[in-house]
Amino acid sequence: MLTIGKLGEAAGVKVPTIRYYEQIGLLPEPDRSAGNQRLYGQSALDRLAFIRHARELGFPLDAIRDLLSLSDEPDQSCAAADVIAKKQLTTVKARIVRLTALKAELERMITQCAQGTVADCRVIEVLSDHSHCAQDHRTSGAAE
Amino acid sequence: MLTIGKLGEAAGVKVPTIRYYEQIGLLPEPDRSAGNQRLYGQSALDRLAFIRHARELGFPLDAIRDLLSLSDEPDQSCAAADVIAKKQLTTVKARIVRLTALKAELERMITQCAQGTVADCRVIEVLSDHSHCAQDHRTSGAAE
DNA sequence: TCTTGAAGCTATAGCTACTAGAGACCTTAG
DNA sequence: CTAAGGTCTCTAGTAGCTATAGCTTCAAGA
Ligand SMILES: [Zn+2]
Ligand SMILES: [Zn+2]
Ligand SMILES: [Zn+2]
Ligand SMILES: [Zn+2]
Repeated sequence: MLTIGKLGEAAGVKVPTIRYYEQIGLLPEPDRSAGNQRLYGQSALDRLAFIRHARELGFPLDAIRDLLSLSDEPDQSCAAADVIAKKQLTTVKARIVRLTALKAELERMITQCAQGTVADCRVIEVLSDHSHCAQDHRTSGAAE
Repeated sequence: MLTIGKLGEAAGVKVPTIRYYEQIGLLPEPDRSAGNQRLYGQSALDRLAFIRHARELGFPLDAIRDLLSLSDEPDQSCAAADVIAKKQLTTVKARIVRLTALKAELERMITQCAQGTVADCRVIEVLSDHSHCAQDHRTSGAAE
């Protein structure tokens, strides 16, 4: 049996985060010691490692919640899981597209600046007016 | 003089967002009409457009605050503004690198899935264990 | 056995950048 | 003059944690 500190160490998750996951129902309430401290077994470690890895891959907690309940029913079709993963891939791709456009604009404004006064600064100038931009980088749905 | 609604329309910013910017001191408190409604002039519109454009380029509000106060002193050197822009570029580049790694892993797990049951689902399997991943996509500082 | 320090407990507040609602008030067109 | 729509303040909620305060429990050394 693991204390919360050991569990966090084993899974690479901070202790307050574990308590937070429990609070929002992502981890089940564990047994407690006589002194009211949480005690975890292997299944909690597996579940937490799953959550952590999915978070590292950018899945939101809601999606992880769905993936976890799917993985609790091994005989079901995995179509739903694949849909979630594909949706996440779409999100990631959209972000890359957007960030790549931002990168280009930032590079442009930085290289164009002649390092003079603020009055002549290309960075300030471009920020003041989008028509100085080469691309249309404006937001379209996906959170930055 | 513009009401808050007209200002928002002109700058492409929602009304509650304008009030929020005022609340956190990013926009100055405007004059009010006899009936206590906010009234804005051209300078508020310029400032708000600047903020909006910088947000679209991913700058955090703190950085925008600094950029705004720099742009209020046109005779100063623009070095500080360029530093902020370069820092933002670094952030954007780091995010692209990370998201590109995530994209590769997501694509891998999706294409490897044979569309069977959850027990055999490659998506679930990979999420359960990072050693199935080809790359080290783990977080290293920058917020996803 | 006593003690001390680390680790655990709950509860609350804070972070970013907004967004949504409630309930009241102002403005303006017809 | 009325009705509709814009605006007012205030509060709370979103995601995913992180930090603090003030307390209790546990494990190891003297
Ligand atoms: Zn410059
Ligand atoms: Zn632009
Ligand atoms: Zn599958
Ligand atoms: Zn991995």
